[in-house]
Amino acid sequence: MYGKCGSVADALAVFHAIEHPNSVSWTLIVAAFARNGHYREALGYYRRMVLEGLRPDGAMFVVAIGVCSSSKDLKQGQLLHAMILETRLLEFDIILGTALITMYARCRDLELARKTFDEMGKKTLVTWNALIAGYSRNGDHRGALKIYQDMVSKSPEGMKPDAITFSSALYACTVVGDISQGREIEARTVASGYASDSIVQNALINMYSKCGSLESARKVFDRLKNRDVIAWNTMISGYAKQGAATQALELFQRMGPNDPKPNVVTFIGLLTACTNLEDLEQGRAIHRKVREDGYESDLVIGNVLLNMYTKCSSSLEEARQVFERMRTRDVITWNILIVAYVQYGQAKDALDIFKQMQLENVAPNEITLSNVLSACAVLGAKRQGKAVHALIASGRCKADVVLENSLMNMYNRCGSLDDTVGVFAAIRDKSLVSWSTLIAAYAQHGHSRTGLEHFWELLQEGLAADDVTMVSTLSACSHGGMLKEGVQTFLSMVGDHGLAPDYRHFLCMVDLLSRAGRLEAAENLIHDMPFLPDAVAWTSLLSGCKLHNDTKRAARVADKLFELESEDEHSTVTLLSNVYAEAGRWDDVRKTRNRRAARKNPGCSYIEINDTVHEFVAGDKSHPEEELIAAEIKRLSKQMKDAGYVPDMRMVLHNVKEEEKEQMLCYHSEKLAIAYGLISTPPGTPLHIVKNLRACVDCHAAAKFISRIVGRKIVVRDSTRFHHFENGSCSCKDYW
DNA sequence: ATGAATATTT
Repeated sequence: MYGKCGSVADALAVFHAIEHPNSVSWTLIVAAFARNGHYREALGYYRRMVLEGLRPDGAMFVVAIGVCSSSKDLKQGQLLHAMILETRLLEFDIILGTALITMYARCRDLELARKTFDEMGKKTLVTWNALIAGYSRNGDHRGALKIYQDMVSKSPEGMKPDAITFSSALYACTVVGDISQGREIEARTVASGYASDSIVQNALINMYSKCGSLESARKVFDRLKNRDVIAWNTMISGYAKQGAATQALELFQRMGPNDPKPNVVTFIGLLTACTNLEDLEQGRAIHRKVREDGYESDLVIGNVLLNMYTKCSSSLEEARQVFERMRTRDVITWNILIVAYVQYGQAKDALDIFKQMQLENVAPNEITLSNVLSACAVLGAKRQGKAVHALIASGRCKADVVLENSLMNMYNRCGSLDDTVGVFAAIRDKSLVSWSTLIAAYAQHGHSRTGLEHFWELLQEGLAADDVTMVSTLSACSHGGMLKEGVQTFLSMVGDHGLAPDYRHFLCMVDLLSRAGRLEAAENLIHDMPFLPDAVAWTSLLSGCKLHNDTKRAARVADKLFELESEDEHSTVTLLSNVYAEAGRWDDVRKTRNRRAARKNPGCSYIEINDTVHEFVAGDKSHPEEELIAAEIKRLSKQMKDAGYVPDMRMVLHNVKEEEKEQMLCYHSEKLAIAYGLISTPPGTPLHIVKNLRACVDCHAAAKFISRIVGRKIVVRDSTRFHHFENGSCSCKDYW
């Protein structure tokens, strides 16, 4: 009684009061310890009995094996097994055999479980169930299904499955995705009288919805006489996740007073539905219900709410409120927030969140790190990226290919080809993304031929190219001016690789032809391709026209570009007014500037100093070290003018006085970032700057002068390429 | 002696 009521101390007192405990007394005290989780003590008393010369009987062995199951003590379990064989108990004790099977399965040794099963003479339904569950527990769901099939077809005993068998087998079907086997099992459950068993039928609903057949799931649901809350939840979250979110919300509306009360899991499903529908209003309504029912403090609810607000709202304000109100947070909480900031284009804030997460001692996982790495990539934050690399190398987070690809991407976008190649070389199972990143990295750093060679190498390794590989390879060809190879690669896409070119591939081809001076062909391709050209396509062609001095075509193309919205208005204005000016169309120059002045995205530049990314927006004087920056700019301007620099004021759009225009140029984000980098690092340190848009022409010219004056390398990554400034010149020619 | 479901991030 004491043992079963949870009072081990009382049980022990009684036990010790017994003068000559017999085998039943010993078994009861061992069971009392085991039942209450004291596995060491349980085995201790088992040993004491053996030491006192008493032989354990069948019941004692069952209890002792149970202890080994719970404490996952394989060694002790095997010892017991050997003793049982010695005592020849096994031949006639099915219960012992079954206990051993479960023990081996829980100790993750399926082979021994199977061996024990095979060596048993007689088997009961429970024995079969134990083996099926054992396979599923160890992740071998196909194996579990095989045993289920043997059981119903081949077992000499003619086993009839029960509810336990069915629910285990259905779960295995769910994981494997075997809907046809699931249907056979459904037929059998109905035929053998389990059509009203809630666990079995709920397992069926789950199986059907996870396997993608919501209609079949609904049929089972409708057939049920008594639907418990799990049936409702399974159906609702099935709808929510399988792209039928509207039906999830509709089903919820039909939960009446005679149905079970919705619980946490119900609300999780409903909020998932709102997230997938991007329905902020419904999401808020469910949020209110969650609060009324007192579930708001649940961790998972908090995470789902947070996720819903980041995906449905146009700002992060409500998400932030949910986050602040959460009492407990886990990795998932932080991941949702970090991903949100990266996707909202606030990579700097994402890194701050990551720092806060570390301060609060929440261990990041591979999802956290790959998102942090993409924030580092956006910002060119190599130091922090390297710190993440060190974290991965320390082995505290498992490194999968996805994470290693993120590392490659980070190093590449931070301008370090060597590190990118180094990470690639160390990847054990390289994926297509790894190869594509490698090809793109070589191309971006001026080794297009090497990039193309790696494309051939991956084909030789027997890998099948995909759309992303083709984009990398084609852009390598266009960057390297490899016209023939580019055209061949494009043709082989359809011919050899069976891939249909999408818009990105056509853009590469327009760029390839334009750079190579095949302007006629490029223009024809823009007209003939099965996609509507956007500003990017026309900009490629127009740059080609400028590069190859085709003024007439340039003017015609400019008129097309003039009509379109562009992501980077500032550089579009530069290009267009340049072209119009060369054609002497001064009215159009003015129109271009006036019409587009308002639509400009703010240009901003980043520089990482130590472990902090500093963000600079044109004209913004809010940096804490603003005065020092202004002084540095003043000092530099004077030295630059002495060296022959003339401010290029063509692109200053505002109607202001000349000297003010010059002031505005000085406060372009690139120059602010460079000035700050100069005053915050020791002389000679190379500077790495990232600009969100295309680098401004004047800043480009200024950077050349600065690199010579201060004797430093300056690397600027803008939206299209890397600029390496050194001793008065830049790696790129013909910059407009 | 066997099973115990439904839920969140990329």
